[in-house]
Amino acid sequence: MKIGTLSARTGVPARMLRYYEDQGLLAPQRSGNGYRAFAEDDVDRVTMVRDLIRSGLPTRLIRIVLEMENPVASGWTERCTRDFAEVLAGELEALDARIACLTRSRDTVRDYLSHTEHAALLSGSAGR
Amino acid sequence: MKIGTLSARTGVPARMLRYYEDQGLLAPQRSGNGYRAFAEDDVDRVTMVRDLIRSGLPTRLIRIVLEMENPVASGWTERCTRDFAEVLAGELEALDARIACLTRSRDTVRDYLSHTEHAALLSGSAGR
DNA sequence: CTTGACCTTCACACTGATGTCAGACTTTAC
DNA sequence: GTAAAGTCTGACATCAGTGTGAAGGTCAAG
Repeated sequence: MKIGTLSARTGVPARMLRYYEDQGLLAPQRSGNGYRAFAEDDVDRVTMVRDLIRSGLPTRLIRIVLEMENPVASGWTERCTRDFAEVLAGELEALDARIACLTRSRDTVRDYLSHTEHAALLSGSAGR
Repeated sequence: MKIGTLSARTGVPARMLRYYEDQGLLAPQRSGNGYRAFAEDDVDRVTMVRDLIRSGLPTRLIRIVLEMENPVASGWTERCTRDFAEVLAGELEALDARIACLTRSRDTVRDYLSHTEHAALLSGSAGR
């Protein structure tokens, strides 16, 4: 699919899709005319990237996470140096901290909202 | 406590503590000499703010979340307009998306790490 | 064949979170 | 009392993520 279609389907501006490619988060084919040709899977990939960026992960890290999703294909697992593993472990702790903090904030917002007269706006995500 | 102490205890640079104050996330007293005098509670508050910022929440939103933590004191609950409640509900969904996405990424990293020879680096946060 | 919609690359501007430095004042230590 | 360390304000720089627009190529509809 072309960039406009992917943009429409994900809500992510075409500008950003090019940026993601530039950062090595997407690697669309190119059709003869030079247009980017995205795969169906890129829809999910793009929304994931967008959410991760919104969550404060730098593209540098997102690239790593994406590559880790099929470690075999990218020839990982083998050469994972001690240093790199330590970096990862550090990032892992940071991730946990963020998740905890975001969860707490979400609960705060939800609790607040549920105490107002607009509690009806609470959609799903009810109980955790 | 003075800014240097708070900085040391939270790991947040003094520069950022001043920035937080500027953004209305902290409101330290001032002692006679003009120095900021932070309260003990600010230690937790600051680490929370730092984590939320790292999680991509703009200070504008963090201010709201903080105020929501004691809605009565800030005289909320009463005048929570429909429009504002809708904004909140939207942010709530965005929060859920981020939490889901971060959780998934954390699991990816952890699974990966646990398959390497450096699995020992995995500290707590084990099961969930 | 022309028009309009969509694509390409490139560049500049903006914003929010940070780092850093300068100049002035306060406090602490010797 | 003097020197060092800490604090104040304020300005400027940087970096990542985004928005926006220019100049030109591609393609489908009329």
